[in-house]
Amino acid sequence: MPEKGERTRRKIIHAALHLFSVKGYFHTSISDLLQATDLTKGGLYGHFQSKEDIWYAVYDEAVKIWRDMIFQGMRQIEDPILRIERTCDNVLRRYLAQDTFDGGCFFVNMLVELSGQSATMSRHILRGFVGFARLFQAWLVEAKQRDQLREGLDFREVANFLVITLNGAATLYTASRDKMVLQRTAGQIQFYIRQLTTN
Amino acid sequence: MPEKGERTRRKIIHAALHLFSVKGYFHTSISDLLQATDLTKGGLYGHFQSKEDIWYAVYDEAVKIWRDMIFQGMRQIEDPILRIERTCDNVLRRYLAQDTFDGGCFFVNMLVELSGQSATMSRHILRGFVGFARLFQAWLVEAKQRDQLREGLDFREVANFLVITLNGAATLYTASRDKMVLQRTAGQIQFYIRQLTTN
DNA sequence: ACATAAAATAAGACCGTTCGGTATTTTTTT
DNA sequence: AAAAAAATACCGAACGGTCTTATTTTATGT
Repeated sequence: MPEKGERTRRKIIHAALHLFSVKGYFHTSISDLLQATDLTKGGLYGHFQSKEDIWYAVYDEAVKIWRDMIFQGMRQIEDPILRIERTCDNVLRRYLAQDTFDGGCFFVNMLVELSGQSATMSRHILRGFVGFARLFQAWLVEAKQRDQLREGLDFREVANFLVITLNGAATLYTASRDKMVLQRTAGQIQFYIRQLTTN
Repeated sequence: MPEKGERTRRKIIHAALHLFSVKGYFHTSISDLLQATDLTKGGLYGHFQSKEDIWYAVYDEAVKIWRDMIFQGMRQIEDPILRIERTCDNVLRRYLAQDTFDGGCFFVNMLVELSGQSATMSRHILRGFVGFARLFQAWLVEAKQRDQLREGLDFREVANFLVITLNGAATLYTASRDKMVLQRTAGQIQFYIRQLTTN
């Protein structure tokens, strides 16, 4: 069983995750990767078949890290509305404000960059966002069953709106590096969510 | 007075505007531009000193087009809240839904792409967004003076939130090409704005 | 525990292509 | 004829990727 290989593979993925999120996918060259990993082309291409392959591995790793930051301790929260609030707060005040990936939100950055370039890759990211929205939607349904929400709400619309807002905040924070952007967004999201509830 | 020169200059700008917004700045090559304009390098570099110079000209043109779409007939609306609602609606249902630039929102796309690459260029775009937010803020102050808003609102926060939401919608629409994204966002923005008012 | 063969990993030279940009010459407007 | 615009050939550098060779880990037999 190889072990060294697994280590360098991880080293490549983490270096690429950092570079992709800071410089973008296309603007990160293979030689950037070589410099960051202290490898040569032979060493790198022994682990991955192509730059695109590296990206898919990086994406998976980014999702893992993101999930751990966002949903930490979420299971034990019974109130679904509180769960939504907490999750949004985690995205803004933890995942983004703590510069988990540098270069802002890996997913938003990649989505924009790849939208005009690779249909497959951007669809891959998009699926992730759709899944995130569906989670919010499920929580909203749960809240409705507990009579916590006002009448006439379109859950899908609300869930979509939350994801969109978080994405917008990520974009503006990345560009401005102004943490106030995140604070303000967190405040308004909370206000918005409160308007959805009955009390 | 040269005239032909002005015409080809405009041709270059419009071809570049289209290509930049669809393929991105870096992913649009000079030869892409040559192909789109039926020029050769000599012809093109006679009008602009560099690719970056083209970008600044394109940016100005994009702003003009955007402004015309967003603020059309806005002067004659007295109610500042209605003005805000209309503007957001114009961004979503006109500027974005009618695919003004193809490739989604030129400004958001550029902001994300250039954030990790060119500090000057991304600051340039950012200033535009800040100005947009300030306009909302001024309208909110106006609304407050007319006693249309509830107490305890942070206008800067609200203005920021609106801009962020529009940006997020642009991102997701560009990637998904699903017009429902715009519809839903428009619905929730309207809901949100209504919650800010007194009645 | 240790030598050794096999397998995994890395090195480094090389490929064709494309990149943004320049300099000079030719053509077309004024 | 003067000036503006466009064509053409060319530059060095960087791109992603391949291929062959060398080195280092790992598993195995004793």
